[in-house]
Amino acid sequence: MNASAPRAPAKPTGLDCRLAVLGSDVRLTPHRREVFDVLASSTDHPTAYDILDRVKSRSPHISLATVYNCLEHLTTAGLIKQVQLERGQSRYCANLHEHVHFHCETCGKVSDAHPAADFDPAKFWNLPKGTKVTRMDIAIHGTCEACTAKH
Amino acid sequence: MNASAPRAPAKPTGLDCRLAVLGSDVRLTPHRREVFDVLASSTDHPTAYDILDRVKSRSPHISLATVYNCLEHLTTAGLIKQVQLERGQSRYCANLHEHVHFHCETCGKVSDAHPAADFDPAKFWNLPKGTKVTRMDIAIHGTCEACTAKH
DNA sequence: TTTAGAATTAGAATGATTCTAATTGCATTA
DNA sequence: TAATGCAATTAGAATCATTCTAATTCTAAA
Ligand SMILES: [Mn+2]
Ligand SMILES: [Mn+2]
Ligand SMILES: [Zn+2]
Ligand SMILES: [Zn+2]
Repeated sequence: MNASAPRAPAKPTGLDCRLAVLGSDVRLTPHRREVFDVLASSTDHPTAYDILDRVKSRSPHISLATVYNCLEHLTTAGLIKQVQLERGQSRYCANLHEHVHFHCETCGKVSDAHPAADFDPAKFWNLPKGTKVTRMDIAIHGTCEACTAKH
Repeated sequence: MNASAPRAPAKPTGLDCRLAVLGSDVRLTPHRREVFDVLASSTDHPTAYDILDRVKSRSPHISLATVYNCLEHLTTAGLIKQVQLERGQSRYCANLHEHVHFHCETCGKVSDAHPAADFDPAKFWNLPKGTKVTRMDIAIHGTCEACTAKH
């Protein structure tokens, strides 16, 4: 590469600016880190607006556009997951273990449920030979323990 | 019930105006029947716009509002299912057998896949004791047979 | 310190769906 | 059959979540 060629896109060096895990290639700016931290310390699958509210306690001037922007970058990098349970707002999840979502139709809460160790889901459906599976989205709807107890 | 009390909601009588199956309580107007018939003869999980296009060949003056309206009534009555695979447009399905959806990320096609006879999904996830399951939405994403064959 | 690219922002635009208000259709009652 | 009243249908407006735009600010390499 000669001197007049356009400079390669800036690649920040500090290790603390990346999540080495996952070999992801997002630059972890303060906002992205805050959005990630909010999500990583939540188990309730917040929406973009929920996340905006929570991040605002640390960064009062962050905008909704930035929250969406951060969520998109983090999702693309594989650091978080976008979860679509119903029409309307997406929810987000920082749990990268294989899991499914339980949605209580009474109180609206969403929680993670993990599969039994021997679970191999693909073998249960008669997919045409030659089909390749890259991902499964499993949502279980019903009534949670607490709501069931309250009758 | 005395004469001055408001009349009970009109309940059409003709058997041909209902789908006796499912004990459903929708009045099957011509539009609703057409929307239902379009869906019942489709296996591709059309969107509301797709359905509008297809119904228009028989009823050129039907409106998008009516299509949405019909879809909502048919869904509420349990005659069809709304399917939410990604953000954006909902899709609809008239297959009432228990099944999951396979979505090809290459060509975008959506197809039904049926579970093996002995499949009891709830037992595979560690749901808290007391949880009640009413419904499961399972979407499998990947590459279909045809797209896999084309490399 | 300079500077180019990336991040951030407010607000506009978009797309899918739902709502509104007016009109039309239709089944029951008179 | 005619009158009545609710339900269905409609066009277009409104809403909601998200994405886009264009301007500004930040950051890291040189
Ligand atoms: Mn989760
Ligand atoms: Mn289906
Ligand atoms: Zn609950
Ligand atoms: Zn395909």
